[in-house]
Amino acid sequence: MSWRKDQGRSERGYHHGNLKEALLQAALGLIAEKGAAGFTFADAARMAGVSPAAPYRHFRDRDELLSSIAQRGFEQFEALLTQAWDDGRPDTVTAFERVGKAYLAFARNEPAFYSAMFESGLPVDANPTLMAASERAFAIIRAAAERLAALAPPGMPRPPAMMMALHIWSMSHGVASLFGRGDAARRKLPMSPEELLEAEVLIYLRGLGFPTDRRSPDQKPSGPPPVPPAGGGSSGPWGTPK
Amino acid sequence: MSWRKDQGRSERGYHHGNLKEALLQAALGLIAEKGAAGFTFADAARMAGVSPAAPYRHFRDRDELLSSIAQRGFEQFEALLTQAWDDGRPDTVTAFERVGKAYLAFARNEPAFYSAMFESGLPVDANPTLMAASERAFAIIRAAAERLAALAPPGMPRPPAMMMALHIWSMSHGVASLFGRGDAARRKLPMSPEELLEAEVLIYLRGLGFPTDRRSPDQKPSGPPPVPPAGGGSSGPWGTPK
DNA sequence: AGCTCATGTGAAAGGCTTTTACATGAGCTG
DNA sequence: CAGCTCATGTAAAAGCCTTTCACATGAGCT
Repeated sequence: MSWRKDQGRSERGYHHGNLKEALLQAALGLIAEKGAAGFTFADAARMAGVSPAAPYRHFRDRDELLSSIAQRGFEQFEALLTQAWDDGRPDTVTAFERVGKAYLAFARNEPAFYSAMFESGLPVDANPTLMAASERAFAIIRAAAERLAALAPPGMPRPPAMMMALHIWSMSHGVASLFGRGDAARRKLPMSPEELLEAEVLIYLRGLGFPTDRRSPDQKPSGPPPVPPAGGGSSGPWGTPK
Repeated sequence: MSWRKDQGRSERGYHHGNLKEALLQAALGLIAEKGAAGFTFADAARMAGVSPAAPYRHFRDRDELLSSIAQRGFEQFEALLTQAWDDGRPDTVTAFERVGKAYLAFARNEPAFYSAMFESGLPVDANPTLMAASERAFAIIRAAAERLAALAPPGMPRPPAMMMALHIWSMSHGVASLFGRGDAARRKLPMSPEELLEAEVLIYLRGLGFPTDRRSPDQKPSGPPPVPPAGGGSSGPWGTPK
């Protein structure tokens, strides 16, 4: 370790040396464990080994700590989505689906961030910095939708990319919120959240006239709007029909 | 008024007479105003004009009050959805869309209930009564999906009703959570949440092969899977394309 | 009238948040 | 290296919340 005083717990002098970061980490753990509401400023201080007043040297109040976490969360979220999108490689639809999975993965793997970002009741739109971070994350989805919209079959009215992005966002968010978390509020599902979302998105894209039976190369189809063959192949958005 | 002691505020003897209800109402107001997290047991007591200890005669603790509200919320939610569904009248698709709108309306008009139900961090699945109420509400969506699935065009693999229900639920929930609340965490939208959701559902249904250009009578279409005319009429899921 | 039990009250213990005055010591200055 | 200064911690205290406990009231029944 490179830090002078091991942040963990060891003896430290009067000054912590890395308190701000230690508090963020502690809060992250506490939120993951007990929810954004259950998290306590005092607890974080205790965990970092400082007095209850110390955190006020680094955060105006409890809410500002929460905002910092949400901020960092949006940044990591953006990074994750960017990576998942991978500029649409190897093909737009595949990459698009990967973004959806990444959304779910984030909700599941980073419950503390997710809580702070979406469930803490923070007035996101009241904090410009936060708002901006949130919008940068959404911009990834937006960009992906843009690319997808450009592939829309020519025979049909072109869907507005912004609308598509909002639709995809709401699907992902809905699935993540309702079914994608650790244990709280979980309902029993006949399929995994990932499968559920994938099917949902595929059906939606098909509704827009996209060919979704199997990954297709990124070139505009020339024929009329593709509709799945009436014969009912097993390649649809859901498993083998019962 | 039929109550002996006006619940409102007037002089009351040692006993309140209707404290449990008064507390629920007070809590509802407080939650609507300051969020589920900001709501305080003591505040509710104060608002009802009793000592801070009085509520404990009616609720084991703060969480039980919250659960009661969530419970009641699910019941009202179920009633609202039932009414919106209206057993599929006048036609399945119209009624289905009405259910989606009802979902959004509930989120907007009953923020306190919505908060308690979905954002309070309550372990819904830990409380059988709550869980049951939640499932009864979902059952409405499930039933509607069932009816819709039965109308699926014969030429295509029939979508599992449960899956459809989960999809619709997640769309509604996603839109409501992200865009449908009073002011917190609101993003700017190019359209109303209602329009957004309606378009989303229509596109989704079209992806399943349903005729959605305009309301159609509830009879299985006889021809091949209907696809919107390539001519791009103005009757699609989104307004006039730019 | 008298009893009894549900429903309220007051007080107190224990936490959390936030502020304020004061303590430390890390890092710069000369 | 001595000294200064300012960021970073601490202790203490005020104020609010939650929860519990012993005790008070009075509504409803006998």
